[in-house]
Amino acid sequence: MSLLKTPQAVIQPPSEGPRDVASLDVLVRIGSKLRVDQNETLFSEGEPADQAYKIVSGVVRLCKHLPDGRRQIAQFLFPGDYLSFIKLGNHSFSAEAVSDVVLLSFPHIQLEQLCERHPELRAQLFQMASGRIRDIQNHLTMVGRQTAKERVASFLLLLSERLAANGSVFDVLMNRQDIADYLGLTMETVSRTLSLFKTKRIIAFPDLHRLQILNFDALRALADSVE
Amino acid sequence: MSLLKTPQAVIQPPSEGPRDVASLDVLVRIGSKLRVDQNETLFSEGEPADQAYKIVSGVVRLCKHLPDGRRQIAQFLFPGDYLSFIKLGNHSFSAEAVSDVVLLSFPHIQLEQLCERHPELRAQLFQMASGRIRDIQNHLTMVGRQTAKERVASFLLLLSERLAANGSVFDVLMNRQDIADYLGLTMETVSRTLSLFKTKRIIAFPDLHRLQILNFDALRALADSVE
DNA sequence: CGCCGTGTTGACCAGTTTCAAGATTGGTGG
DNA sequence: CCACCAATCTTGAAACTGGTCAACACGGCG
Repeated sequence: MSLLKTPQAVIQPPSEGPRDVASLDVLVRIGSKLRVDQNETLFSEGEPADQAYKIVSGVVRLCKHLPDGRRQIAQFLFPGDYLSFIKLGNHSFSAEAVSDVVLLSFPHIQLEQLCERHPELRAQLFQMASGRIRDIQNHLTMVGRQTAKERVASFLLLLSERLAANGSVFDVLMNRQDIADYLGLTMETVSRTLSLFKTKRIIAFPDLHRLQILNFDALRALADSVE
Repeated sequence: MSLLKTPQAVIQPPSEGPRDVASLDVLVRIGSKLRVDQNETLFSEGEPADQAYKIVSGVVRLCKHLPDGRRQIAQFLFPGDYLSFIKLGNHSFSAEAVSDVVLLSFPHIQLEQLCERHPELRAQLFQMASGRIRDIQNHLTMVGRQTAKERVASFLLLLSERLAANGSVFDVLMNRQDIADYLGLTMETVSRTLSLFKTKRIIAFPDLHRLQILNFDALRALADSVE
């Protein structure tokens, strides 16, 4: 069997994608504001989906729950991200508030009407869906084929790309269990791995819930499994 | 932390989705036939994407290769499936022939033109993308949170849904390494698990490469982790 | 017939999980 | 403002699933 290697095939950071595309912003005007408290559920898997959302502030997790309590988080959503912008049937996952969250919601019906009037809007949604497929395939590869250290390193780089506007410091709003369920690990393994990175001077915790990356190169080396 | 359980949240089989939608069939007429030999590459990650494909016969794997040879298969594609129907930029994964494959290809440009003339076509592509997101999130949950037995059981059920037209017998065209890379396991673990299922009379091998499911209930119980 | 690619099986090993005990933090009320 | 309590996080030790390495079996094909 030929395991054809491609040279640059490494897990990429998520697509920056069109999160704030001009024409999508028309939605913002018709949206109604909505608050969800920390750990409350925005919607559950299986429920009919008729609203799309845009996150104004806070963090949302999209997850699947197995009957025995196991959980897989498919995505963390941050301010500016759109959510549930496709599904016309039922939700295929639950959306829960990692922190207190504010979002805008607009009915799918209106979204559909807008798409018919503005064909380029549908193309943009298409691009978003496409970027989402790319991202989740990278996520799948991480969970399926990378070690615990590699996964945690990838996750930290992902957070820094999304959250560390200027420097290398950012708030980690999700708890250890959330991170574990995103990475397909246990809370304990996440905690141990972060401790390891701390003793290696790769990261530091200026405050609790606030993380600073001290050595990007080390993290990238770990995440790309070049170690 | 509240681990809100939803009662019916189990890994579903992949969406049967609109694989053979009427309006997509106009594509078939403009497509040109293409053959790819077993284990040859249709396209590699990073290459510019300008063609869409529909599989006529054979099986294709979509995968990501890590620099050190590790590989994650994100999807197996079967006759009737569409492939690379979105991307306008570069491919975010490689497509390789699991068996000898025949497919139809058509330029994205034509696809785009068609979409502009037939808006409902874009909606259909949208539905396909949406179904793909659902499927891959289930895949992610399987890889991230299910045990080896559960994953193999899920995989067999998936194959039977796609391939066992009438009964419970179907050909397994992919080899053990392919299956392992789809499930995030090793070849050996896949082999051992299949052997276990065989001794438990859950499956049988009428011929090599041909598999029969003897006890669907047992498989479903395993796959849903109700065991 | 014999080789080679693929699959199976065994023995051992390692990374991750599990289970459990502490430590730290944040929140609440005195 | 501090004390106390609950929740979260960290750390340790043991267990276990799945991985690694290696030998062998099977089947297809020259």
